[in-house]
Amino acid sequence: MHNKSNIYIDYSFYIQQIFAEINNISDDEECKFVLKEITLKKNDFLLNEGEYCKNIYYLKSGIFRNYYIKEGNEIITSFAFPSDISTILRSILLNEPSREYIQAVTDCDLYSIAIESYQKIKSRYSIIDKIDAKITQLYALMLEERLFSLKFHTAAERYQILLEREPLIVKYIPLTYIASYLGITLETLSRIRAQK
Amino acid sequence: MHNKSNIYIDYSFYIQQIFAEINNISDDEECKFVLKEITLKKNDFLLNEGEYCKNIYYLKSGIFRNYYIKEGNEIITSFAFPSDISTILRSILLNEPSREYIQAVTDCDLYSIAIESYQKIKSRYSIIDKIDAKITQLYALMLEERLFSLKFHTAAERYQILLEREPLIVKYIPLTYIASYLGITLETLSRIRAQK
DNA sequence: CGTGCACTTGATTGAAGTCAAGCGCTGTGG
DNA sequence: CCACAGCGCTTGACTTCAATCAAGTGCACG
Repeated sequence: MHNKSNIYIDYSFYIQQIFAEINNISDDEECKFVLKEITLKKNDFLLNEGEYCKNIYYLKSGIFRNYYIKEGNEIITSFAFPSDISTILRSILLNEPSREYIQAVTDCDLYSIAIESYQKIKSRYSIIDKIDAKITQLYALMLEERLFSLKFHTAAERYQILLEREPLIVKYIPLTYIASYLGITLETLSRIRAQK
Repeated sequence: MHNKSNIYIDYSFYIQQIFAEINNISDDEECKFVLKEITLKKNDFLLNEGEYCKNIYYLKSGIFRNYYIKEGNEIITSFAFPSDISTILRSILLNEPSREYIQAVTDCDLYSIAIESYQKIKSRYSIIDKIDAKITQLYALMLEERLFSLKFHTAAERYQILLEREPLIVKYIPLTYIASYLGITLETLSRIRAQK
């Protein structure tokens, strides 16, 4: 039905390497500030529209969603699942306020990586810099794959891919959210599900 | 009508830095193999579907397009304009054959950066590695912006953005290509243009 | 001069959106 | 304990807008 795609990338291998390196060099003061473990309740916000994104989030368990509001409607741009990374690149790289919200769809456990400290650490320890460069490459790959998929696959196919990625977890996402993510209406998605 | 967006990023600043660094260290044998200047005639191919992408292309003048074929139809995924970078990340990072063609839409002047040599150079000169990391970040940002734009803007708005980016150059692109890029039919694009 | 290509315009079709109602839970209060 | 309000999802009828099909125009080039 559809090509194998890299719309979803498991970053855990590289993230764990970075965490391990940070632990190794724990005599560096800055390391205390880099990593924070966070738990969120369903519907809690990680970031509001208009805020400056100061962190990269690495999701251990749960789901969050990115969305913006246009003409009063919530439009979901992406979900994050366990072992995904979520952040607002535009806000971080251009130092601009976010256009999007990041919100917990279910209860979540995650790591928050503070950009400012992280950047200091990276500049001091080139091994971390190297791993980080690899993660950025994979992140770019994932984005390119999503762009490709958006053109290549129909909404029905992309629903199928989503189901295959996280068959169990998707059950916890309201249909409205999934429809918004796919760019179709609730009703159309319901009809897609019906015919099978 | 639409938010300022970073769908198109000018990489020339960083690319020139990298070229300058490469010139500085020209005693390194590898440098000879990294950069190649290429000129293409309209409709020449830089990469065919099924080939392994071994280069990153930096466009000096002209336009090229990325497209794939689905059910006999050419579907354009992106254009590259002067100062753009074009490559097939998936092919490079995962060492897979390309699903896409890269083809010159007009006569083009470009630099071809040979990945293999480039990677060696990067590992030897950390300054180049640093600039490259920055380029990768910007590349990821650009992709994220395109994804956002695809949801946020209508086809008509995205046509407008394309026109604003390259008002002169877009004239050389057949309407069929632009329609394919926007994900609409030739006829619909013609009607969009008519009403104004 | 005529053939082909790029684009436009018009008429018809079809798929997804909209509007509206209904079903089956769950949870709360009389 | 039942009643019913609310939510998440489904289903149906109707509408809308882009795709499709089909001509037609203008221009470029041999």
